[in-house]
Amino acid sequence: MALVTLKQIAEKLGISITTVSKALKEYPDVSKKTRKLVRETASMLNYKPNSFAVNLRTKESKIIGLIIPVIVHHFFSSVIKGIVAQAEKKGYLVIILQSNESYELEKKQIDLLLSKRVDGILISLANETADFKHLNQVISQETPLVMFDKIAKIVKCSKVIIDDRKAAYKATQHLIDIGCKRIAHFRGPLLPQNSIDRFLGYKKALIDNNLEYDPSLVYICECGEMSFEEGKKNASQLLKDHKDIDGIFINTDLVAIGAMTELIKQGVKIPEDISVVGFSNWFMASIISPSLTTINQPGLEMGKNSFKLLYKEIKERKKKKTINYKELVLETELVIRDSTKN
Amino acid sequence: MALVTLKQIAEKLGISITTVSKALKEYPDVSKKTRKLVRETASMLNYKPNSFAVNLRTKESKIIGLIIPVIVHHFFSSVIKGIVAQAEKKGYLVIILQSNESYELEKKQIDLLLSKRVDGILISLANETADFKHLNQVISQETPLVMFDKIAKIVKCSKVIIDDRKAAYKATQHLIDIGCKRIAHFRGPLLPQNSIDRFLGYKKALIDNNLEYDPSLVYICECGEMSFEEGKKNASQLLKDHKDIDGIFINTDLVAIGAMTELIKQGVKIPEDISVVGFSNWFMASIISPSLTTINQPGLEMGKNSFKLLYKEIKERKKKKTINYKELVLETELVIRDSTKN
DNA sequence: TTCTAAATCGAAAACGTTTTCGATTTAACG
DNA sequence: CGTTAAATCGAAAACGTTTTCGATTTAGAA
Repeated sequence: MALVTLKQIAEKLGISITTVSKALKEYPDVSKKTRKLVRETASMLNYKPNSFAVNLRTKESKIIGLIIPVIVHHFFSSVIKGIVAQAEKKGYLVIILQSNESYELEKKQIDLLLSKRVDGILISLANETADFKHLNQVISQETPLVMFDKIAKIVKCSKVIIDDRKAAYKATQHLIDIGCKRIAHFRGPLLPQNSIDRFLGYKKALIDNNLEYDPSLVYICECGEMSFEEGKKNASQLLKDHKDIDGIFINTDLVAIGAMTELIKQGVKIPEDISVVGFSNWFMASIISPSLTTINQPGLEMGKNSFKLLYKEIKERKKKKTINYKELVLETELVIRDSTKN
Repeated sequence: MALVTLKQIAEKLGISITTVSKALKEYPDVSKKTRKLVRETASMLNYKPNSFAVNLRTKESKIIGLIIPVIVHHFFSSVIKGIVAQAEKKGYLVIILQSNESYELEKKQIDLLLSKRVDGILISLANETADFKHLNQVISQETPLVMFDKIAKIVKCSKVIIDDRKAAYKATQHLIDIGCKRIAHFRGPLLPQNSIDRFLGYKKALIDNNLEYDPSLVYICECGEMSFEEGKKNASQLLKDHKDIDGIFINTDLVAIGAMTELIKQGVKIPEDISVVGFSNWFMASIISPSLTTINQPGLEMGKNSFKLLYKEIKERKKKKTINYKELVLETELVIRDSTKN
């Protein structure tokens, strides 16, 4: 029952551990005959190399860490899937941690992963995170690091993102194109870069089209959680504050769906009275009614590419090459549905 | 930059490696004075024990493996969240793998996890899986194993499930209670136990209420994927086959939502003409219109409890106790919404 | 046959930790 | 001061692998 070791194979064949090890790795300095013999008895005894020993000797674990703000989330679970699939192809396993949008947890988890000596770390930042010492620590320990989606521009590492500003601009421009004149924006929390960028894209589209930018039309998510309830709350407030709104660009599909629910409940017709555009293209957006116009955010692709960049850095570091960080910007597209038909 | 080892601390203080190690673990046979000294210099030098060496020595990795059929899935991502959170509390990390409902992949992934020498494995079976040698291999290697949701009854290990039969019975009974006489069932694929059990619950409810059980009203998911499209396809076929249907119990919310979409498109009124009950209580079910009556399946709880059972077995094995497997059945509840109002 | 080169093997160190057990020092007491 | 017990320490083995480098064997050529 106890697991087989090189030593046992060696004893069984009356040869040295060294030779067994080399035979299994097809070293040219062990004869074809013994190589074959060793291979056969190894598989007969169902030998599996002891990862712990291999790790210690080779100083690598073939495991990477992934820190993500939330797991139960259409976009992020797609990212996870992309990362796990791509990693498996290259022989890497993925440890997943959820930061719960908390900076403190994120810090602890980075520490945990470093102490486990993972071969690399993938991270999408918590909304709270405004200080980056923990990330710089990763870099200074020469552990490969790649950030995706919710990134910090200042941190020197590879990144995979979308152009949030451009996408938000596209979304807002679409509202303008179909005739909206007074467009509100439900934005995300203050800190995260993508929340800021989406807001800036919205603002720029207004200005470029000679529409007034009115700060009172921008609703910030104060609770930090982009929920269905948040959308209902904001929509309700918006109807009280402004009677003349004819379009809303909303930071996240889930919030947009909450907003639409509240608007409809209060008798607003979508898209006749108010057009709504979301962001992310959750599956849900396609099946509610009215179906939601939104920006497609390629989660799977983002996951795959993030791992690829990390893998590249792992390889480069092993070869002691100088590594140059890449910033990959993935394409987004506007998916037009019933919430903005004119 | 190179990482600090016990040896370096020992040399710096002019004491032995042994003492340093023991001091950091608060052994009583090293004086309080040296203990303090060691602790201080260790934290000063930012010492982190080398996991690889610790693993090799202690023969445990503090990592568990999780194999799941799909990641992008409301129920399963909730389970993941539950497991990861609970594991973290006990100092364990979680490696996640997606079997993609494939038996071959599942086998490979079990092998991978065993060769990584994880301290335990959590698994929800692929739909395809009908042979359990790979699982019995886990057990015979004395690696703790817990199955959840999609389980195999024959395999001797702890399990966390819901009573699918009872839940399906409840769902069907509800349809009967509101007056349905001809109730169809969209079931899952042939193999998985929960697909079978939900079907049996449906059938038993009919019989107990003196309603005819008509096999032609049961639609099997042949493609093996419980998708939105599957629901549309089945609903369309159902309308062709049977004109007198007044209720449908559907294996999964996603399929139910697809079915409702198709029904509405074809002019059927829900719930006036046909009442629909889903299964799982995805978030989506609460926000579509009409909102979907469904069975709440506690994903988070299932995840937490699965880890707890695994943890229990890990502890028991370490103490060489005899382990007795548990089968935990979690409660479900019927959530009544607009798709079945009478 | 003898010498040289190539082919084949194995001893040993190393990775960094944990833990056993024996050695040494200190304290306590008669 | 001598004896004993308690307190404190460290040498060494062990976990299982990888890899260097030297040793031995074999084959080939002269």
